Amino acid sequence: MNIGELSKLSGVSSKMIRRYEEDGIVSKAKRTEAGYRVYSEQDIQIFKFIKRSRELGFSMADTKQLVSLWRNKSRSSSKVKEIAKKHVADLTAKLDETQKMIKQLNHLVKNCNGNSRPDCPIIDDLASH
Amino acid sequence: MNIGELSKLSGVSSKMIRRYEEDGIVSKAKRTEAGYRVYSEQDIQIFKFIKRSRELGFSMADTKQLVSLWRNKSRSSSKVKEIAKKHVADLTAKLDETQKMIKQLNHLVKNCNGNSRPDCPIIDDLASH
DNA sequence: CCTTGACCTTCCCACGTAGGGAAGGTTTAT
DNA sequence: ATAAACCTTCCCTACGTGGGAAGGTCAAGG
Repeated sequence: MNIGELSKLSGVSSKMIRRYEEDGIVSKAKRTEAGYRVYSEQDIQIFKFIKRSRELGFSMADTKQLVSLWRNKSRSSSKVKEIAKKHVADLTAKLDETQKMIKQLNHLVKNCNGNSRPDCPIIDDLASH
Repeated sequence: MNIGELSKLSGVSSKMIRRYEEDGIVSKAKRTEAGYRVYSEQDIQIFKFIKRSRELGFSMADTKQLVSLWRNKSRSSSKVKEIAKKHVADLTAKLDETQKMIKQLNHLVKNCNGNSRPDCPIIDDLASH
């Protein structure tokens, strides 16, 4: 199967399939004599795995490690758990910051008339902090 | 005042002060004969404004508009409110996504023993989705 | 006067993730 | 034979920020 079909079947764009190969997240694909990448059914699973990992917000680097751990049948689950826990912590920190921003902005928006006059607590906040 | 002092007083790095100028968020600074940028007390307020806008997560483009609205004494507050509301909506969408990711990951982490054996629901989830 | 060190300038490069598109080669179907 | 659909590599774009090189300028002290 060519890269286009793999892309359709895995849900990963051809661009990113090439990128993952370049970054060493997956091993280099075999090529036809003309240089076309050739894939097997197995590769669909690999790229679906990667897609799911990215959907859960894991970085490229984390994803690379997770793929490697997945392929290593004698892996320990502790390493996987460690990566996931660290990621949850990162996400939670980002969540808290976003929540703070939303809270502050909502307060400002609520107190802004949104009319044609220039008085605006949003601008005032930005100017006075 | 030179760019270094402005940076200290406003909390914006010299790099970014130049960047904001380049992007037209602030007007071009006057220069000494040697080409050094020269700033006044007023500029401290401008860059503090920008800093606060960025802290609240406004994009460069939004920040550019907000600075412009701030400087325009006959602005209407409705435009400002519109920008802020859009931004809150964007942040909220991101928040929801992050929350979903955390929820799913927490579930997986909880069910992972994290021992030296290879069975790991985190990996299983990635592989089966 | 000269050196030193701290400052400034512009320029290019990196990160991370993804896409756009150009220029060119291959395959398949009509 | 030719067109369409595919593939290849390469570079550029975005977002925001920082690193660092190469070189000019300024102020202090011997």
